[in-house]
Amino acid sequence: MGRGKIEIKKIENPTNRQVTYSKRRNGIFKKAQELTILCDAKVSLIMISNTGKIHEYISPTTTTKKIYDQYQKVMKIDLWKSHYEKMLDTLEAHKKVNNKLRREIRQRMGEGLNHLDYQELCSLEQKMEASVAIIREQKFHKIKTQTVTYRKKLENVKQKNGALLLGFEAKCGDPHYGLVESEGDYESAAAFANGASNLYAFRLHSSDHGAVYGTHDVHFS
Amino acid sequence: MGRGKIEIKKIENPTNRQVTYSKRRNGIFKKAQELTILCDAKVSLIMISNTGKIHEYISPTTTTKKIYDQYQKVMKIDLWKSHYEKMLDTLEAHKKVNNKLRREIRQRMGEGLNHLDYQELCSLEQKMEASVAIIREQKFHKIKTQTVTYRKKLENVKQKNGALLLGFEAKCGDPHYGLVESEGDYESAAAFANGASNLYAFRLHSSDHGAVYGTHDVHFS
DNA sequence: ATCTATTTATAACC
DNA sequence: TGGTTATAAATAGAT
Repeated sequence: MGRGKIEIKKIENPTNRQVTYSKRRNGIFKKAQELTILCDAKVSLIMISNTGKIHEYISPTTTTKKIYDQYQKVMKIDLWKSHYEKMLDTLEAHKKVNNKLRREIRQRMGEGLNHLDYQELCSLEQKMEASVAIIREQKFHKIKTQTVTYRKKLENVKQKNGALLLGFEAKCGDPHYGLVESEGDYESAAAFANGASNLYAFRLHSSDHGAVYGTHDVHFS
Repeated sequence: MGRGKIEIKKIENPTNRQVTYSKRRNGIFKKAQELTILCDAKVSLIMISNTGKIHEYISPTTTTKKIYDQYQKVMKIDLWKSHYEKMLDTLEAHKKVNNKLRREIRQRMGEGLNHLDYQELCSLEQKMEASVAIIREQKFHKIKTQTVTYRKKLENVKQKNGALLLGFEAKCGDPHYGLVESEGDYESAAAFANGASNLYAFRLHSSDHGAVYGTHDVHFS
């Protein structure tokens, strides 16, 4: 509908394509708005140009989120299926592993042993004994190293004490002795995760109809 | 553009409104499809009539989900949050619990004990000893009951043997003796979880352009 | 759903 | 982008 008929195929001239996009986009916006009013309908219209700009129309009586929630209610299955079901599977797998681990722990705590036979109980007891042995060893190791550490510290302090006493006696009357304490380190960390918002949005409310054209001229990659 | 000019305001006659909705809706679909092809754009168009019917157009090179993902990236709103992120949260929670359980098990097996202090090791050892005690008790209980069971079985078999010998001697020559074994029970369980899908969706692919009109005539409350 | 007089959108141009 | 205009397309009202 213009000076000449055009074939419906991609416009190769970029300037021309951009002009046509802009004009037709406005045409569709207008029609969407008219439909909203004439037929009391709700419309969500999102357009992304080949340069990545987003333009949207949303009927003034609703919001994009509302429309989408309604849409989801009906379409959910189709939209989410792959993602959703994968996630459900993962979730289920985790739950199973979780329960398995719980069962193992309970067994190792002495619960839920009824359905284990004699052999299994023997095996479990052995494993547990081995574990206890390791823990006991760790415990002894700990107490030993701790004792050694304390003894060393004690000797160290004793030595220092002696040295201080000697020094004190030698330098008695001299005011220039002192203790220098090392100062703590201060670190200042400032993290700025600053992405300049690339969103410039404006809305035009037509005064007589209350319809809304929302235009978001934003490039994104 | 018709036999007469119309004012852009709600059409009060319901039949008329429905007809206009249908005609104009197709008009917008066509324009959306043309825009997609002519300008290499991506369009998501969702319309909900005042009777609650959903109709949508989506450019064939994309999906409604993709469009809305891009949309929300730019708008920074949470169209999916309710569904998706809740699920992610659940998943994360499960993973955490999972790891916690794993850690506990490893400790009870004698691994990853390095960061436990002496007190904690003592406590762990005690708990383990208690558990081992329970397991050992269970083991003894099992072996005891097992022994008793075997002894009883043995006595039972001996008795039967004796009885059979007696009967055999008494009825020697009579061919009508025999053993009757009890038959096992068979159970058959069939579970059908059958929910009729209330979604009827169809898609019309226009042969010459590859564009798609997706129409989902579904009522929802 | 189909027809058609008329309105509306827009292609080509500036 | 914004405006003009000849023409194609959409559609209101009727069937």
